[in-house]
Amino acid sequence: MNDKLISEYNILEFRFPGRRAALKREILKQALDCFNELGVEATTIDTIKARCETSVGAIYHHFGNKEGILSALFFAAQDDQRQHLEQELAKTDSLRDAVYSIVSSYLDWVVAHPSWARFLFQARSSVSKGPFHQELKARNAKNYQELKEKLLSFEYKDTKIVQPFEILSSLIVGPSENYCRAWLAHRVQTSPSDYRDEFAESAWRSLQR
Amino acid sequence: MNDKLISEYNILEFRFPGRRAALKREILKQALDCFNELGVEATTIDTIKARCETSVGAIYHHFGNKEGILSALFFAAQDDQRQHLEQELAKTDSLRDAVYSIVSSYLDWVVAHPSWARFLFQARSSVSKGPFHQELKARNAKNYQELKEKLLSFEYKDTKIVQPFEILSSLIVGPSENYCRAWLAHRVQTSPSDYRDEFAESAWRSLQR
DNA sequence: CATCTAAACAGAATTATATTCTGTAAACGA
DNA sequence: TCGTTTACAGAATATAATTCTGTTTAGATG
Repeated sequence: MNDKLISEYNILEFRFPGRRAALKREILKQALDCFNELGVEATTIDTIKARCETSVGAIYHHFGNKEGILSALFFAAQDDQRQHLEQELAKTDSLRDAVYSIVSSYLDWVVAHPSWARFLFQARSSVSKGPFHQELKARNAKNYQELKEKLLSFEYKDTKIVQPFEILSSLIVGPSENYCRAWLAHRVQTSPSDYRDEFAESAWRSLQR
Repeated sequence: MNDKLISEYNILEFRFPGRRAALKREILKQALDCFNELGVEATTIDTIKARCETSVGAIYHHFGNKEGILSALFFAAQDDQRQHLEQELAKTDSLRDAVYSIVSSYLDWVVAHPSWARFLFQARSSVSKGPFHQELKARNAKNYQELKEKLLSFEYKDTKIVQPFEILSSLIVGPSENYCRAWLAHRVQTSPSDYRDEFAESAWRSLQR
């Protein structure tokens, strides 16, 4: 349990390194927990301040406003998840492998970082409004484009993709995402990674006509 | 466009009927639009008040607090969606038909009620914390149970379900849900109902081993 | 119809929360 | 060592949610 938590906060160590960012990391860490435990609206700046034993001044110095904390966390999580995906995807050289690797890396990341995953789900709609929606839009577009190129590159040396491309990513990660939501909300107990093969196989089958 | 909007607000006419509930409906209607346009946090009671030309007293009289508006909208939408599903599901008498009907009724409902669908997605996490989380939990459990019984009833007279039941609903609606999110966020343009057959077929295929 | 009661509404007052502002201390580079 | 930027503290302010008190209206009852 403790090991898991330490590993969860590595995302912060990596993205906000150094001694001078220590309080910054601490604020993000406590904010993440508050957002998950109490919900975004219910956690006040005062709550975070109290947990970090710091001041409002420090918080606003580092993040500008509440939305700033939210998006810092959001983009850190999204980047980490994306990085993990790209690592796995780089190893593949067939469409089937790619599908497996997309599904697996997604499930594994969620299981390894449940707090971050939960937060990603609940914060997305806030970030997609708010002052960082352009940034989010740009990132999404870039990620989508890269994935598209990777997948289409297999069309010619491998199995032909038989579904309209628009719905492809929905078919591949939709079920996994849906199940992870349920797991993170404690509506189901079995770990998503226990169903790695089922989800990967099903995704692959769903692409065929 | 206007027809569509009128039809969207039928959900309110049906669930809060009568002349005395007129303001109640109006508040919910304006709140729904505000939440979708500005986001839940960014819409203030004052904004809603102004759009309805009413008073804070009236709003708090009808809903208690902001969360009350949120959950009234949420449960109205969820009930309507569920009712639509049950209508369609009742007509089926094979597992394959059931899968088709679940996917189709979902896609059609979202396309017919985009504002409500968008709201459902963004409000769920708020409601699942907050004072109505028990109510939500109970409804989810009931819905899950009913769907489970319906689907399992086919196991004996029809195709055998070959996946663990826990992941079944994720396999069936996961891709459709994922695509609808993208559509409601304007990340894709093609109407979900245009892909009805693709999603239904894929879901069915994904269940086989 | 007169009266009574509960629900529907209005708006001022209060409370909670986010944000700004002004000042101080620590780090860091020249 | 000096100057400058960054980090932090906390009081003051602004904004928004909620409460409270009073008034009006609709519907029931005799």
